[in-house]
Amino acid sequence: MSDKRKPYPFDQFESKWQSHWAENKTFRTPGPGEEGFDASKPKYYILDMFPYPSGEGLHVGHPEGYTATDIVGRYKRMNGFNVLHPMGWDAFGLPAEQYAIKTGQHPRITTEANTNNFRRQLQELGFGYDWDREVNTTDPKYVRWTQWIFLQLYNSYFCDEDQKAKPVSELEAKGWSQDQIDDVRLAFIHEAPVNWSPSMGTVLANEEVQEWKDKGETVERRPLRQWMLRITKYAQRLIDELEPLDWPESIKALQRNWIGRSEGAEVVFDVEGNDVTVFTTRPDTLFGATYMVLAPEHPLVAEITAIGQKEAVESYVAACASKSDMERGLDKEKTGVATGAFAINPVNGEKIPVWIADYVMMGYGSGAIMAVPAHDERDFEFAVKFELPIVQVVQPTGDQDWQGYTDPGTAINSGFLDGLKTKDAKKKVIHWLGENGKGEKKIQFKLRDWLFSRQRYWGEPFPLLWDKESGQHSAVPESELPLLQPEMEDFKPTGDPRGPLINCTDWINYSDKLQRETNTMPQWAGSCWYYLRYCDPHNEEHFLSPESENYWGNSDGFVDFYVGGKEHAVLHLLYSRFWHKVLNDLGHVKTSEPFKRYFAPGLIMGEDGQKMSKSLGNVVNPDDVVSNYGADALRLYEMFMGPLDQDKPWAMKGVEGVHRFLAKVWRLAFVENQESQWELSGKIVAGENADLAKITHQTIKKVQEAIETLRFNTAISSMMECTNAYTAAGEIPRDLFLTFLKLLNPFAPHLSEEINSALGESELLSEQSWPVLDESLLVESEIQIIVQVNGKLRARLTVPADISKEDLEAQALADSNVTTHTDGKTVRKVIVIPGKLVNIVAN
RNA sequence: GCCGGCGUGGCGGAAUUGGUAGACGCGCGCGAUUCAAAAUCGCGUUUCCUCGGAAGUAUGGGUUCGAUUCCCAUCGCCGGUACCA
Repeated sequence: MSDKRKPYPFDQFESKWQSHWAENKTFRTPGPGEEGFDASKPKYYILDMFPYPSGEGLHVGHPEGYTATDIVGRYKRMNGFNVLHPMGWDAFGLPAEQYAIKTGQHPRITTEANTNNFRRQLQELGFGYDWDREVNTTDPKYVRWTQWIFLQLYNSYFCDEDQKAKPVSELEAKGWSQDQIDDVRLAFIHEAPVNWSPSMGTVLANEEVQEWKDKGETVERRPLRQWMLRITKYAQRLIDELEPLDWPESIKALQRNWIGRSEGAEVVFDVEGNDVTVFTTRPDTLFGATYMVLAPEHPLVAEITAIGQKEAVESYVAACASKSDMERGLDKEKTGVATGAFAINPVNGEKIPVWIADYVMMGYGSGAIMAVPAHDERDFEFAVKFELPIVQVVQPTGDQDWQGYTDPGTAINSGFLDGLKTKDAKKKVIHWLGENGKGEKKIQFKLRDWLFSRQRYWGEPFPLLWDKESGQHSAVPESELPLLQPEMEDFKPTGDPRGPLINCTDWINYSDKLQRETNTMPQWAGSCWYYLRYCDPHNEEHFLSPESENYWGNSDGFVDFYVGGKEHAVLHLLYSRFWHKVLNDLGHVKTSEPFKRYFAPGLIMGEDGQKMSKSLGNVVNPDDVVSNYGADALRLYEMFMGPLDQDKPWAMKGVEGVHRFLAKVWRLAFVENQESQWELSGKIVAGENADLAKITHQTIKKVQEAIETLRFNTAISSMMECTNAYTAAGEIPRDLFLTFLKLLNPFAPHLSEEINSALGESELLSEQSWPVLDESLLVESEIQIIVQVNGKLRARLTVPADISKEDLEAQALADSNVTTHTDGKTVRKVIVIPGKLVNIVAN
């Protein structure tokens, strides 16, 4: 658009209102103990996922969810709620560190510049945040409490009987040794093959691997000693407690899938004098186990391998070790080697060969399986290739081939299980295994413990110390928090898995005997609990005061409404739930779930229908849209594009459309004079207009229903209809127009406040209460009735609203448009739906 | 493969206890205004047609007086996950 005249002068008032809101702290929300706090008001905590303040600035995807929450927040405020709607910065992160390495600037400097830019952009969109509650994960005052929460985890263990975390001090009191306690802490050190990224010089959590690979980073498996969090202890609760939450079913499914619960049994096989446990979901097929497979990394492999197979086994193990996970996954062709050892099947005493093969993963179950080739696809494929016996033990229900049949059926060739349905056979064999000490029922999860340490500079250091002599670890005293990373010139990845801090000898050496842990926490640490800090952001005594916790939380999920991208379905959302449960178990919060209701906005695609990316050149910059069309137009367009949860392409023509609508509203109140000045139009008058009153109240109804159900696109279309009616009317009663401005206010706050104030109203719209719907205005005296013959529309009747069924039927049958289609036919049936239609069945 | 979601005009999309399919916006066409243009306002815009109608919500069936809506099957697209035993 050229910079000549604008259809309405948004550039002359948008920043004015933004300053007004900021200076008057219009959206300040006092909490318990603060001046102006009104405990009698119901609270509503509505939360956006806080952004990572990247150097690129805001993406048009950000204002999508942010506008939605802003609308709901402003609406709730106008409905008398004490609305907590904060914003902050997830500011630790690799890009800042990488940028710092490249430019030599400290990440704190770039992070500050980026957050300033983001804050400016958000303020220019007119969001009603309480900026007094802004948090920043890199702020030492915040880091202090992130580290404090980590120590809560470090100092806790999971009590299996009570299914909750408890302080390890209870174990100390029972006389447990330091080593025993270290084995059960929720934060523990563990040596295992982890995801190491040579290109980034750090390890990654399972959940993050794909994301970074997509960005072109390399990731490989490498055994390292790392800090882990024992999230697996919460697997069952993370599934169960998901159920009652008001989240999209698809996101719940994603989490359930990731946690991956399977019911089955553990069965113990004797392998050359060793007990080898396998996990199976089909214990009913135990009689059909014709061989066993161990993962190549299984600890028993070397010990049981027969002398003659030693060479073959060793070279196979070596080949697997050199393969990355990716190569292993790509290679679908089954490979494996016999160990020469045999296992004894506990149910029938049969000797079956033991193989190793890379289709069995060390990381799942026990890293060993019983192979039932007749009823498992993978085992079947393997058995065919290596000519191993295939024994049928399940009779299919239909006439399918039993080979490779994996569905439930009836047990055969299975001794004491013969004739039992799969379900009953499972129960019976599990019972038998229990009685004979050969196994038991077992629930297995795919979820792994959370790899929590990173080899980075720009993250929270672990507040932990190592004893140089004993190798024992211990916590830094709470009084020494926050523990900040030392100032360093060079924090390039060294390839040393201890991370860049290892080079800072002064910092590492805590005392003669003790030295600091040099790893740092992942970015997720800060985002795991930020929603709690918003409730009490300046507290120096507690991470969250009990009074604030008590006021802002709910009993069934802390935050009332959480909005943010579904890319965090198995990352942030899972981690937060885990931390929240630990804090709950330890008595720091009263809820066991952080987010009562959650909603994920859809992706905004480029104008070409593809995902926005620099390389495609289809990125839309919110700043450009704001300068060309205004903040209100951007807000309104993003809400008008379509259903909030749907992916949808950007269309600049659509922005122009809503911009025209806003200009239309503007021109109801203003008219442009000869000198191109906007002056009051005189169309807003004292008086009444029944038709406009009706459509205004219809609009109240539609808009409030639409906000409650997040259908903002239909809210906007109904306001457009109302505006069209106003435009056609010429003169508009002032009361109605002011009411309309209140409806528009959450969507287009600048324009609505400007008009409201220009009309001489002194009170801000956003501080007024929501209009009250007068249902009586919606009652129609005459209504239109549809008349169908055999389901086809034939006539429309205008009748009194209170017409009787009989009269309506008679009038419909007599209508000439109807009789043309009923003449010569017999009327078989007449369906009358009062107020809607009449359907005549005739043939 | 498995899990989840989605298929409606030229385009974004409306329409839910099953009851006028296509609201609203974009685009396009016509008209008003204008010296002219932009902007603005008004009218029209699913398709076909013999202008009376006929067909139509991915495809095929079913339930119903009546289906975009409910049920079954098929096809297509998107997201997640993947040798998880």
